[in-house]
Amino acid sequence: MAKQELNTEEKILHAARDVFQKKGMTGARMQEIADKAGINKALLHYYYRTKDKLFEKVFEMAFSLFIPKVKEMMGSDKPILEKIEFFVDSYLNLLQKHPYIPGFVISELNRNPDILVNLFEKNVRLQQDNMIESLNQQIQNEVSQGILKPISAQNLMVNAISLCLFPIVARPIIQGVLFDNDKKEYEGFLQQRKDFVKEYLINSIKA
Amino acid sequence: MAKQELNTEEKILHAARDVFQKKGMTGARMQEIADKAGINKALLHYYYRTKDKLFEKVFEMAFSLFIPKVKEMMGSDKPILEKIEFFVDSYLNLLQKHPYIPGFVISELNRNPDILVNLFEKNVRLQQDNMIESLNQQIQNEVSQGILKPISAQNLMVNAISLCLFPIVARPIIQGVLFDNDKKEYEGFLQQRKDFVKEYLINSIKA
DNA sequence: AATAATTTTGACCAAACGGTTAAAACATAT
DNA sequence: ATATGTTTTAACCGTTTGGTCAAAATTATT
Repeated sequence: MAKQELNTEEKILHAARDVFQKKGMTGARMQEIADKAGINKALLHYYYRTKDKLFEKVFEMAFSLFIPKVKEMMGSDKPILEKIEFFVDSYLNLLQKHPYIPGFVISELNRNPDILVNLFEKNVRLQQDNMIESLNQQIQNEVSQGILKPISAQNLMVNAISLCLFPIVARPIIQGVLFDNDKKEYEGFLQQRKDFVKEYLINSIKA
Repeated sequence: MAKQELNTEEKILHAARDVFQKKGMTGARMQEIADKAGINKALLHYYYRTKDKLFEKVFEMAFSLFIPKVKEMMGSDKPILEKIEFFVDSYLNLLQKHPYIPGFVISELNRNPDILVNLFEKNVRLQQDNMIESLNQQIQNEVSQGILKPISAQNLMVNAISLCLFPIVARPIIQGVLFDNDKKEYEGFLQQRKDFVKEYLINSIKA
């Protein structure tokens, strides 16, 4: 974890990410972020004027990390089944590296859905409409070719994302209820699920 | 919304539920709860000594609302495919009545997973171990009878719960990205998904 | 009607909070 | 060496926060 050669601005951002992700916007304390960054609290305000601005930055970083993969999947010209395979593989690997981000993003959006509005202009939208539409056309095309069972683009995407994300987001419940709070068992389950979800999704829509 | 004939204790609990679910434990303010309940702030501490105790009560109520259905499903002696049908139906209806609870529960567990530990003694556990084991036996039994495709009890349960809960929990993202923030379109999607998820789940494991 | 027990309130408190400010420390340019 | 601009700090401020307390209002008991 060599956080040595970071400049102050980056040290703050790292510390802020950690604290915000663990405690949420309302639970985080500027003092704790400053302590974790090893600096004076006033420096936080010197670089990022307010708590809200700092949070906004952290949230945007977290959110942006998980959107490109979705766009990447939809944008390619591979057949649907390959798109799914690619998406599940790369998404579950990304999740393994950053398991706390989806929960953080969902929690904060639940508290204040408006944070998305600004981000949309930068990250998604406009392109998105066409993408979903063209993805849907591709799907319906493969359906009529007898490659896929009938399904809408929205249902397929929500299925894929749900099966990937939910077991991570709901970790405490799943680990607690299904695996008697045994960390190793839960992690083994996740590992096993990598291949399972891929095959399950593909088999479920292959005609 | 006739909250007329409630006694003080219940009025507090209702107000606390609303505020905690919208703002979370750390974002909620005792003053706001008191205002919403139409009482003096000191009364909150008279009935529920601290903010933590009050929160604990609210969280337990929310959590308990979604566990019985799972136990009910696993406990019955119906064949798996009927269990799934029953579970998806009743779970999605329950969700439609209380759409904010799963997000609330998951958010708070993300912040502090330990709140579960105490609840386990009261709600789940002990029974649970046998239940999952016996559910798994039933599944493997039906698999060897050629009724179901091979699948573990854990994967099946996580699939079912993920497909039901995630679209609700991640509402802001899904409504925003997939439906251009159109509330009606999102709600229509959810409605359509009730039957879809049921059939999808069943078809995906039927041999 | 008087007394006791319970419920409700307004006023208050210490601690914690996000944020400010003036000065110190440091780096850079002349 | 000196002046100038940037980064960092300690001390401080007004507000908000969860929580307390003594007294008032209400209800129950005799």
